[in-house]
Amino acid sequence: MTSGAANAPRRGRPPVTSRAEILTAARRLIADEGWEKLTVRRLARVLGIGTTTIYLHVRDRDDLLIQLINDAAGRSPRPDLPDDPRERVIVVALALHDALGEMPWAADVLAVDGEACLGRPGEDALWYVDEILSSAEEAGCTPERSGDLFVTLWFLMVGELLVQAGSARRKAKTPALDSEQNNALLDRDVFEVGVRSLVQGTLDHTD
Amino acid sequence: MTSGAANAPRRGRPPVTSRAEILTAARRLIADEGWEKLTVRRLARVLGIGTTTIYLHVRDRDDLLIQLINDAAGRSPRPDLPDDPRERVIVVALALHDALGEMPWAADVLAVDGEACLGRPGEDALWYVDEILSSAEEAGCTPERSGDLFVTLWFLMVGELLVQAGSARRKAKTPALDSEQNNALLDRDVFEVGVRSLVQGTLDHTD
DNA sequence: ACCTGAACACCGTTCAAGT
DNA sequence: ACCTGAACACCGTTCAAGT
Repeated sequence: MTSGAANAPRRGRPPVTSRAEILTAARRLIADEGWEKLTVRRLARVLGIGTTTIYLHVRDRDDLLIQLINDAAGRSPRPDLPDDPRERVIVVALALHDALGEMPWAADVLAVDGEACLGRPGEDALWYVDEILSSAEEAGCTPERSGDLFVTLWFLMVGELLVQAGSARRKAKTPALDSEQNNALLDRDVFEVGVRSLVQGTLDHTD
Repeated sequence: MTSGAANAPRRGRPPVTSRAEILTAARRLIADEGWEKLTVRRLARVLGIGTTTIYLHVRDRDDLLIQLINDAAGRSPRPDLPDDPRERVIVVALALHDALGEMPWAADVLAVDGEACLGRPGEDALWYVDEILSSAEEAGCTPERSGDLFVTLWFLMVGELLVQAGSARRKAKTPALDSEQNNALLDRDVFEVGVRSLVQGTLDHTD
């Protein structure tokens, strides 16, 4: 068992780690020490492997972050979808926000490579995009207007996540400035208010 | 003239640079080589001074970026304001976007320290905030709703700027992928559509 | 009174060499 | 077949020393 494989005839040194182990360790590292501590070197140190071994499983640092986000989007549960298409747009937008909100640093990566995370077929997170677009059309949008709505919702979400990440970072530096968690809740509420206004303003539009 | 001052009796070595020179050099550096090349060390090298001299005029790197943004907001011309308060909200939001859009990397800083750039009295950019809030109230919003609208507009703008910065960076890496400038125009248009929908959805709301 | 080099504690990434 | 140390080319920031 230690050196012979039962099924596939493997040769040479066995791998010392795997993509899954790297992603898990990265999640731990972020949870334990904060997002800014996630560096390739630190991650390797935490895993007890050589720095350069990371590069056997990940193209570069950005690739690591993209895989992490995709992982989170796939892991996040799909919400129950209401029948009303208008409400469906809102529910899906909030679900996407929640899925990515656990990693507020995601905004940086999403901005750089939004398509890499959501736009490509075969990715875990694609259903969010499809559902928003098709629901908006079912609610009476032209395809073009649906696209505009999606992009605007996307901007709104990226902005909210970025600001959230910023205030979290600031709070980490200057502790005990205000209350603790209710700020995140407030942000979530303002986001929902914004999403609702935007959907209303888009769908009630007549020209 | 070279060593004696006419007015205030100065002593010791004359300053080798100034805050204004540093900001100008930083703008040049960004224009010439791109935002990611703006480092404290490079900036000093460009100015032909010691790296550490920068720190006599700027608290740290973030402070440099904040000063740069404030500078840009102050330098940007104020638009003509229409009488209709609803349209005024839109015009000011677009003006703020344009003022910051010349430095799309601003989003990162704005998220970290939005208050430092806009929220504090005495800053050049404060009028944007005041004008949006008071116009929204004049258009019939409660103060609370005006605040929500402003925050949502802020998210929308930060998100749009961040995505714009990301696609600009990506285009710099992979040149000649599509057309050149019309993408920015398209983004501007989508932003305006979003702003209009948001304002409409907020102001037409009745509850 | 003002400026600076050297140093500290880090980064991401590559590549020849080791097991 | 898989892993790695050393090296390269950088960062931001501090502080004792220089002019």
